[in-house]
Amino acid sequence: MEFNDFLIDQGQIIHKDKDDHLFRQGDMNSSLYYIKQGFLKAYYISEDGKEFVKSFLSTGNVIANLTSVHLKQPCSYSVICLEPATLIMVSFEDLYQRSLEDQSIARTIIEVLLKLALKKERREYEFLCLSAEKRYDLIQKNMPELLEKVTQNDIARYLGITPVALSRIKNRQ
Amino acid sequence: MEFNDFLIDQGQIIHKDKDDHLFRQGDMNSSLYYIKQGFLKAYYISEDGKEFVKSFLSTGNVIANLTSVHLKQPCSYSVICLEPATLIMVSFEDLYQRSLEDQSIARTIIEVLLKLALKKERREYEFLCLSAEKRYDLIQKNMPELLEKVTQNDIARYLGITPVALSRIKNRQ
DNA sequence: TATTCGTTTTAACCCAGGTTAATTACGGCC
DNA sequence: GGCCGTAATTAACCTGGGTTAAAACGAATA
Repeated sequence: MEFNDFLIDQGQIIHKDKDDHLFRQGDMNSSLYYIKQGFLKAYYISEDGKEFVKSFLSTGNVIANLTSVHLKQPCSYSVICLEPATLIMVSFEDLYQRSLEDQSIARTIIEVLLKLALKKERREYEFLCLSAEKRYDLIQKNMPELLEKVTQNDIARYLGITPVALSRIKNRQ
Repeated sequence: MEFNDFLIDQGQIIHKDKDDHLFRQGDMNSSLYYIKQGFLKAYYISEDGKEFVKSFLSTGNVIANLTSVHLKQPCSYSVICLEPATLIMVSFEDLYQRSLEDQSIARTIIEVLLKLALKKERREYEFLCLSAEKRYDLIQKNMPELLEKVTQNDIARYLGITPVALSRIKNRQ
């Protein structure tokens, strides 16, 4: 069985409004979500209430809080819809079990995880080796649509700096 | 077939001296390595010659340059042995192909990739949300052995700061 | 049109970390 | 022992980004 068939077969379609949460930091969540349509934001809130944007998620991608679905611990971050969204929700556990029997599904999971690992390695590289200004340059070069879609506040928090600092960076370019 | 059997069956044992490279940034490399014994460092060299430590790798773990083995591009970072090491080297492509037919191997690969994704997410969180000083605190708390094994220079470059800055952090604690 | 609320900019001041360079400490090794 | 190279510390100075607060700029709604 194909991954997509499994989603259609076992999954549940859910609709979310703008500003609705998929899950919240601190809660348990055992689902994997496929984004049929929408644009979402994954973010951390620190102990002193500051927000940091982990990633932006768009149509065609899947999202699951690994800490919760795999380690069975509370979600380490929240996910909120930046626009109305349609998703397919499945139990991660069910999908994982199915992958043990089904070649095609195992293959897709490996593919998804490889892609995720590469993306996270890329982001690790940017934080480790580049200045905030260089990281902003990369967004301008590689994801210009992002600058249209989200506020400068969210871009700043994605870069790991404050909105004030981002305004300064733009100013000196 | 189990993952370990595949390694023993298809793999090639290799010995490396201290300071030997497993692969170098810019080269192609199509292998996955299992660390039978040893302690290694993965690092980037920036355009202006500065070193940044991506990770430390110890006995029992596997290492493969995903950019090279999966995307078929030159290695994005180098790996060097900090002590003499014994490894098992296999073709990533062969392992990947085998996972398409073999349930058990697919399962192990998924397990390894999930663990990797969680590790990289954790590091992303630390860079995004924590100061260098907080990140150093976490090393002291969670990986105190590391402070014994590697130089302060390498710890600093792993934290994304200079050795001078790390010396100051230690000093003000 | 006026009001409101969130976003962005600007300014002033502070501090963590970068840079450079000199100094000290700690090994090997002859 | 003396020598050499690397690691670590210290100091002086610089800079990018944090913090706070005020102002400017929307877009949306009354």
